[in-house]
Amino acid sequence: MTEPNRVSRFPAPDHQPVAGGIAARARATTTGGARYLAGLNPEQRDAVETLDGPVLVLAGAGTGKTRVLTTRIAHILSQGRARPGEILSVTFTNKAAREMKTRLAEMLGQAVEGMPWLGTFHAIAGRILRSHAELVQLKSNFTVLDVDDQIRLLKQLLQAENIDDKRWPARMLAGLIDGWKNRGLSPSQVPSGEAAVFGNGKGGKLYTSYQERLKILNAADFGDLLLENIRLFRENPDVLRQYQTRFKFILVDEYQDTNVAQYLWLRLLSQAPSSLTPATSAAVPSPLVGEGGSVERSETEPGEGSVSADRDPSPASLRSAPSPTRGEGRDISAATTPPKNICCVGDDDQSIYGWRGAEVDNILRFEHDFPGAKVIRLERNYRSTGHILAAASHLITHNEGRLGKTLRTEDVEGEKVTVTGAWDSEEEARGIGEEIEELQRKGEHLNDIAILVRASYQMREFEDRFVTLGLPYRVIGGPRFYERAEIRDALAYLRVINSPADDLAFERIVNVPKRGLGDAAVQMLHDHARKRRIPLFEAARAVVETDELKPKARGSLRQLILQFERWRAQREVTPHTELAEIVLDESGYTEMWQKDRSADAAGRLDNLKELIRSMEEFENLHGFLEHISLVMDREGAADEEAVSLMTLHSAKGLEFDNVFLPGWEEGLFPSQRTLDEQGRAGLEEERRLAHVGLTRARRRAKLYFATNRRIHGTWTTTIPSRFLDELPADSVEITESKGGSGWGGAGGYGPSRFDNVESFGSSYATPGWQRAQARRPGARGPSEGGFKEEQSPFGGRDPFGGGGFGGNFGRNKRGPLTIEGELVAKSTGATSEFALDDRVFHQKFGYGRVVKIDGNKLTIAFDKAGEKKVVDSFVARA
DNA sequence: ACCTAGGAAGATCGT
DNA sequence: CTTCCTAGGT
Repeated sequence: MTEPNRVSRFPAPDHQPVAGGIAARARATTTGGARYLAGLNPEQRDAVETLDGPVLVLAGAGTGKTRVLTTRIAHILSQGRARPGEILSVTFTNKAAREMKTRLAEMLGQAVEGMPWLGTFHAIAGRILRSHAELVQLKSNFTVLDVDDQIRLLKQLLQAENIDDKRWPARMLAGLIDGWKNRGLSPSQVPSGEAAVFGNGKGGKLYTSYQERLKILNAADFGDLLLENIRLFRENPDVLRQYQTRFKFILVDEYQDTNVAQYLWLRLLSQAPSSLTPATSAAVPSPLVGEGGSVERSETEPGEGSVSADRDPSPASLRSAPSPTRGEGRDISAATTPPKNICCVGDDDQSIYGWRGAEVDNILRFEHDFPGAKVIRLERNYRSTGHILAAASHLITHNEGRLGKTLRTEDVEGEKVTVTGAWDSEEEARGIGEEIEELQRKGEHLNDIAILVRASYQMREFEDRFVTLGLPYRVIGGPRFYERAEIRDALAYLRVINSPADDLAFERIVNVPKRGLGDAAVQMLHDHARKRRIPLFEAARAVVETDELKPKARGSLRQLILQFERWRAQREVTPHTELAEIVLDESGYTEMWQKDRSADAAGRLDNLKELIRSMEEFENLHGFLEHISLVMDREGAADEEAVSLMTLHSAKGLEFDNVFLPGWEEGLFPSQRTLDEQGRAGLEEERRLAHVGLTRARRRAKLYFATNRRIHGTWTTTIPSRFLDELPADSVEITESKGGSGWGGAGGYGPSRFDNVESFGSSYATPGWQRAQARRPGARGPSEGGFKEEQSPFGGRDPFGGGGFGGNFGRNKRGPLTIEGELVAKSTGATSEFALDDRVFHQKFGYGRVVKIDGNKLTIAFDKAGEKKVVDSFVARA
């Protein structure tokens, strides 16, 4: 977020004594008055300067939230109120954490290595957990499992329990367990009614055994990072006190997104450190569950100013309606010890993580949880022009249960928000592609353009389109680098080296590459391991000494064990990047892909190289593994000009001059699933998501909806999102799609703007449509590429772009047609003049090699740009 | 033990 | 249209 009123950077004076760390530098920059405070508006300044006691900053979109946070840190440091290591500053995403670090660096004139406790909830909780791992039955090198590992593990448990994983999918159980963990519930605290809903009452038992398994595997999942941290603090008051003492100031970003576990964690840390009386500390590990089976927070506070209240065994209702009497009884500020300086920043209108357990309630109840809190509202928006802000504000007023803020701007009205209808998702992509090119012609930078989608599968269509256009784009948070098979394999090797008990990793690679250790062999290792309660690796070590395995299998298993032992030894003396190379090499993993003749093998090898390159930034193997398990994102070259493509969720906190918002259709946005599962609350969350989307835009917001969209591979007719109707008419303009003809010449939109969409459905009775229906099952033409020319009703030109992927269906029912650009017309048809392995050149992507041919669409492995799909007419033989 | 074909089932959002 | 899983063949 870069508000126009942002402070200019002020580098540290050259001649300052460097003796101090950041604090010294920060102080040095404030000669006389605090210069960093200039340019803040009164509310922002208040939020920065109110250092003592709890503060809640309600910061609407674009009101300078991040700026307040970073300036506040600078202020704390420059006032000498705390050293960098005494400030705990938590965010939700790594992106946000990075952003804060960068901004702080700008402000203080240096890199901020000295802020060790600035990071995501999970990273920081994980870090604390690691330094006291033994206290929660883990070792400090424990593995953080990702969702895939989690599910595989649960599958094993389901099998062991003889539960049909068709009826009771592991995915579902994973969801339940996650939910419990988000609410801070350990297995014994899960309300029995809830635990029973899975697997004929075995849910609770499975949760228990899952946790046991995790301990044996020396592993923790995401939820554990917080949950186990909480347990650590509860069971070890001395450890807790250590952190309470350390953190003089706590700052929390996006407070509206905290879940119960995070809330509890913050709550524990924000107690003033104290001479906890033995009695109080004894009361700490109280259960979280009240009789009603609901989460009970009040019992968990060992705050000392309120000893009597805390001991009160009745499940007090901190939860629902704030009860003033209880609240005052627990009033921390009444204690002799001053309350902790905690500052939470958030916006209830941007709470979009309810599905992940976030409790908007946390922010709504802040004043109650932290009595005496000062609440500051930031309502001046420095980002968007008038119409955009009006649209966003008006939309969000349809929600109930808000704290209520009114964003205002002093900016010009600017352009109206546009709403454009497209026939189908392909046309939508085409229309947006054209608009982008037009913006580009007007001199807009691609970096200032973003497309924000509701679900990631919407991205593909845009990618295809942009590749065809040769328009550079960047997917943010897209197909995850670390989720690729080859990367996960490589990581599995490293994990086994790092943590020998990591069975999941061991199992993953024990027969990759093929070593003749198939299901039978693995099964027997499992039996062995289970019987003796030892990790698979240990079991393997024992088994090779016996003759239970066939000689061949036994030999290769022994070989593998020896290799791992050697690698572990080498770890001490070899740099970790080098070690990784050695491992991939000696294990035969690299070779496996080298021998592979399939198209993507080369790309995979590149990815492996990329992986090793990315390891360089880390001090050691352990640090690297820690990073990837939490970060999971790849920091690409961000300097190049490119359109950004991402989900609405990952767009939170970002801003762009031009924002495209496709897919505003019922069912997709708001998402049907959310509506089904969460009802009205879900709808409100979707609406907040829409609000977030609109408020990302500085100058242009362009909404799109398509009348037809492919869901699960079949075309479905959709109706425009209700959110479109909730926009203020004065700030919105309806435009024609530039990507095609609009819909069958159905001229303007009626007064109610979208009503005629439904009537449009009547065209489905037309003969053309029925023909299309009839043809659908086997709609493929005689030759692979799709329709032969004479079959096409469009005289051989394909107005739908792209030689026949996607929309065979649909092309028959279109009304009058506008043939779009030469781009499409150039597509020659079914056969390509290129052959596999041809060396080619592309205007945008440079040199490359053809790895796959599909009609006139080629998949090319470019030397620089990686693997892309392009239409053959855009490349030439090199 | 490994490979392949074929069928069935399934899909937000992300630390 | 995908991915995942199973069954059957080698």
